[in-house]
Amino acid sequence: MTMVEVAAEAGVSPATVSRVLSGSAHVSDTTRRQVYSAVSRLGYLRRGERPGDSRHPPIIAAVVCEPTTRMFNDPFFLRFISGAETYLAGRGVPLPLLSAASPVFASTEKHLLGGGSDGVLLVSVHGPHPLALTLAGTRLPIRAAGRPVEGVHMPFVDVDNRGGARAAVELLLKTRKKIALIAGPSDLPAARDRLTGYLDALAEAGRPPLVAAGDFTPRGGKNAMRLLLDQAPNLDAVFAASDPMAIGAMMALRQAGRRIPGDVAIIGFDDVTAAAFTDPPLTTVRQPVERLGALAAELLFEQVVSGGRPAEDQILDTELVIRSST
Amino acid sequence: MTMVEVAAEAGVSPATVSRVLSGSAHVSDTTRRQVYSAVSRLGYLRRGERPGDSRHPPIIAAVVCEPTTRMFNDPFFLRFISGAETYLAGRGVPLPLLSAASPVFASTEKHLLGGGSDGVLLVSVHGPHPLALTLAGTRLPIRAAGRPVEGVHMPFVDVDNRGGARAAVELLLKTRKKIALIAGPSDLPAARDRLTGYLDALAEAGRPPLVAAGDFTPRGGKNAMRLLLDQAPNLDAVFAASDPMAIGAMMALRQAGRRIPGDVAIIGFDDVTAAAFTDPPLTTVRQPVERLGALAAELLFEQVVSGGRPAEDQILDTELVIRSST
DNA sequence: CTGAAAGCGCTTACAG
DNA sequence: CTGAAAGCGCTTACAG
Repeated sequence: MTMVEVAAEAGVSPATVSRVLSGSAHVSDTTRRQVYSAVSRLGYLRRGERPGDSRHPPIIAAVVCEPTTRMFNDPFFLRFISGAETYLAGRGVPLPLLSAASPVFASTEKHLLGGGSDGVLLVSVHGPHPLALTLAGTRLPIRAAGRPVEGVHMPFVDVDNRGGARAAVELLLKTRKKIALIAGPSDLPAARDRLTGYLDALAEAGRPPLVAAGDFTPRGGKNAMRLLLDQAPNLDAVFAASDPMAIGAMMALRQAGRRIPGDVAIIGFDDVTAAAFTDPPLTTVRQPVERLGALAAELLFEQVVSGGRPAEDQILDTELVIRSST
Repeated sequence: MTMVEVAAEAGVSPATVSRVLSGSAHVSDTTRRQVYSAVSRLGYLRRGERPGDSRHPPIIAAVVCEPTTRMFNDPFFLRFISGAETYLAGRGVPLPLLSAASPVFASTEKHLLGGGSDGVLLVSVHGPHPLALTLAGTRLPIRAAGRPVEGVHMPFVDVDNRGGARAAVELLLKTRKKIALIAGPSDLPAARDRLTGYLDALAEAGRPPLVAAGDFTPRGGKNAMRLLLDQAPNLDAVFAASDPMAIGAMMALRQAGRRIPGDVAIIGFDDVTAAAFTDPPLTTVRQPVERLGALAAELLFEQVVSGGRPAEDQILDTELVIRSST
């Protein structure tokens, strides 16, 4: 694929294509549009802009589909990126971090499509994000952190959210009668998997489910817990699909005069730093997020340097961390 | 500067230089070392790898000289980067974020020196960071966030830490007798400037200084406050060189039975989110960090596209936010 | 493993 | 503003 072909497709001379793409001289609006249209139809990139083109080592970009603000406030990103960064650093590969949130979306997309990186680690695909859809239709190697939402198809790595939730609920089933769930946002695959794990365990034990909706925040967990106590005052255990929600739920339980774990046992999910410092310390499901980041980086890196097909999706096990809230 | 010159310098053929730099064929160890040595002596980059070389728009990288962990936990970075990102997004320029902390230092440096970006926004130059020194000796346009430590010379933008501190202390001088300072780490230019501003104001009013050392954390502020109360039980005002230290100091004051602002008035620095929610709400010095980020991005961008000399250093004013702790 | 030479892809003075 | 053609910088069969 050369400029000559693009010129033919656009019906202009190679010189004109060169001028448009390098911005070295004025070209009329009409002609410029013809050239850009031919370029995007053919997917043409200039020599030196082609991914993997004479770039040793390659560049792998981490793209976060979240406003920068949120990205900085969620420990998942930090841990995932650290893991990936550390793996890649050992191979001399830098990991530039790019946001694909609304104000910078266009420039990030153009940068990636213009050959700015040889592979993309896609973090946090909430909903069918337009960038995820664009990249999925490209030859650029890509790996998602966490199973993408339905309708978006790309290789991913994930933790076993379903199995982790199931193990947590099975622990509660050993000593408790009525076990409620505080669920996460239903548009997040991770939240849905944790719900499924809860339902799995209850179904196998022949118990009826009892679910309230949360939003992964402490406030949401607190409200959900109040609702559950109204609905089923006799409940004696709660599984919260995230630690922040568990922390909110503990506040609601305390305000309602229930002792933890005497009256109500509670388990969270994530093992955030704060989970070890709640009163009582929170039993929770730990995700190996750094290992997940390193694994994603490894699979993507192998694909980039080999130029081959992506490896299979991989799922890492979670670990139940038993503290004093159960 | 072409491959022919590099070949002459290295005493090999242009073909061999090409093979080394593209990694397209095996070259003997001796020869390869000769080539690399000539390349670095001449500062040679291949066509397409040269910064600003036919890259429309250019790439500007934000480089943070901190472990990723700390970078994610300091609101200054977030606000600075958001400001820069928003400015650049309007011009179609992406802002990849790179860490220059220890595990990834080498790969980031190589990436930048190898033409990975056309300009660098250097955030948080604590001490004479090796990357800052390397980049300062390069033709790559660069702009530091905050005045660099002594011994590192590069264009920067900063807020008027000295003037902000001075204004805060002058407010206290209107109604208070004995005003103490809880200082920040003395290796940080910002902390030193705030100390200077405090000393300026006291000297002009003919009052003796009273200083305890802190480390910008709440714990450090608390310890410093206790020390100050021991040393000078009659103090009636404190200026803390950061809000987190002010928050720690407020805890110490409360534990010592002092009312705020009745017995002791207190002012912080930064206007972090929490400052509006302390009891009583904290008077503090607000830094225009987003504007600072946008300004740094603007100055750097102009330099990159013009190819000229860097613009003058710029200092933005701070703003005293008066709440109920004074 | 290396060089001389042909060639490829892109850029750019030149002409209109 | 655009094309034909010369030329530049790099790469790569080919020969040894």
